[in-house]
Amino acid sequence: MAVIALVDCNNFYASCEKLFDPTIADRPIVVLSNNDGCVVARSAEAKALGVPMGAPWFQLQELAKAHDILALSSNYALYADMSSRVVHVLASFTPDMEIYSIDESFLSLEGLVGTPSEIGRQIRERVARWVGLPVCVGIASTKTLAKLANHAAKKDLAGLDGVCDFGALSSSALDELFEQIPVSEVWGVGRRLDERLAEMRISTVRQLRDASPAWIRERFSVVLERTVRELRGVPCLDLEDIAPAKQQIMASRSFGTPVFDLEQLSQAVASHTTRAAEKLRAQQCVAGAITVSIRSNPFKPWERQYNQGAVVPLPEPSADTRALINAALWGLSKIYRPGYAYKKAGVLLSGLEPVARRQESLLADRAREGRTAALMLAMDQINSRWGRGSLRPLATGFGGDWRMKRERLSPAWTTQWERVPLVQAR
DNA sequence: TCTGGGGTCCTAGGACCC
DNA sequence: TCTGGGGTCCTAGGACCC
Repeated sequence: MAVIALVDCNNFYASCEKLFDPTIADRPIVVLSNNDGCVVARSAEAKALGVPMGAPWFQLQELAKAHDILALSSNYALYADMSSRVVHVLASFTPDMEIYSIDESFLSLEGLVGTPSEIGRQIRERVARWVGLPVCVGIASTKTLAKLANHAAKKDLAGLDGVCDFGALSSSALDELFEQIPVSEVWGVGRRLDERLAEMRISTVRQLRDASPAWIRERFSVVLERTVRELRGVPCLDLEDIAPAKQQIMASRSFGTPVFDLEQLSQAVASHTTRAAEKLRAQQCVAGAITVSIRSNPFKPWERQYNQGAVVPLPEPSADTRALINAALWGLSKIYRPGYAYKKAGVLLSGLEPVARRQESLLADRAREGRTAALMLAMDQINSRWGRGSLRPLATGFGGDWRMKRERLSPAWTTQWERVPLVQAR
């Protein structure tokens, strides 16, 4: 039987911020989304104060003032770096792992020395010692159960001290535990499914696990059926140790302040296209089409609303930032309407295929393609060495209201030499 | 004043083909 | 007067995840 561990960092973004600033160790802190919009992470203290996940920060001013809550802009350079450090530590246990998100990884514990619980405790200790971040470990025979075990460990539902191995519990103990956990905690059950399940008197994990898979498939979907089977210990989801190439690549942002004119929208779209094209080349692919979209602010329904996108097929699949920008700006000119307060723009690359397997056009100009590839490579290398955006297309412009607000940003402690903390020993 | 961004999978329905 | 069935591909929309 498979033994799968899910390792999940506790309050990841908030923990990263606290790690480098001891003065806020015990303070309630929250990390905000782009443009300092809503709460995307909360420290334990902030959770205890009842700060809800996803709440707009401006609605929390009174609570924040009353309890001295510190809000920080999200510092993705820091989180990405800390994430890769955690992954390195986990890889010291086994190469058989799936990096599921910035703060979660699945590990196969099969064949490792020690009981699963012991290994779980070692993982916790090693990450704490080598990186400084707290993690919880959930262990079970399927991914869905491992996620649930992790939840149990986090909530400390059985005096577990951060590690929960379902395999070490008796079936009656598991039954009891599953009766306590609401079905909405199950991986794959979101708000809508939770509502529909409630109508059918399924509100606990135990009730979902004990429902008939065939009946669930009939009433819901094959997806939820798999969830039920996984809850019963039948693996339906594989550990994906090799990350599959993305099928689409998106780059979009809300604006710092509303934008009205085509010029600024064009800069934003060119900028997002540049970023998307970098990601495209990083996975060695070309795109067949680019979708450009713009929209006004749906949170202001009293203002005139506009939300439009355009798919622009490329004459031939490409990863050339210049060709992609041309296509995107052409699409933008087709959908742009004056008179609206635009709040967001984005691009989506689709029809991706590996460069190596690309359909050669009969009209292909090999020499020109070679020069393009060399130019893109040089640009990517310069930006990798000197920082994103050091060399970029003129179309992305300078400054502009559309750029995002990050007024509460912590320093890049680990990714800029001048910000690396100094430690003195005596 | 102020409400994130980037993905996946599945299903239904239409176009088209033989 | 009578007008099939099965398959593929594509797209849009809905659900989910972190």
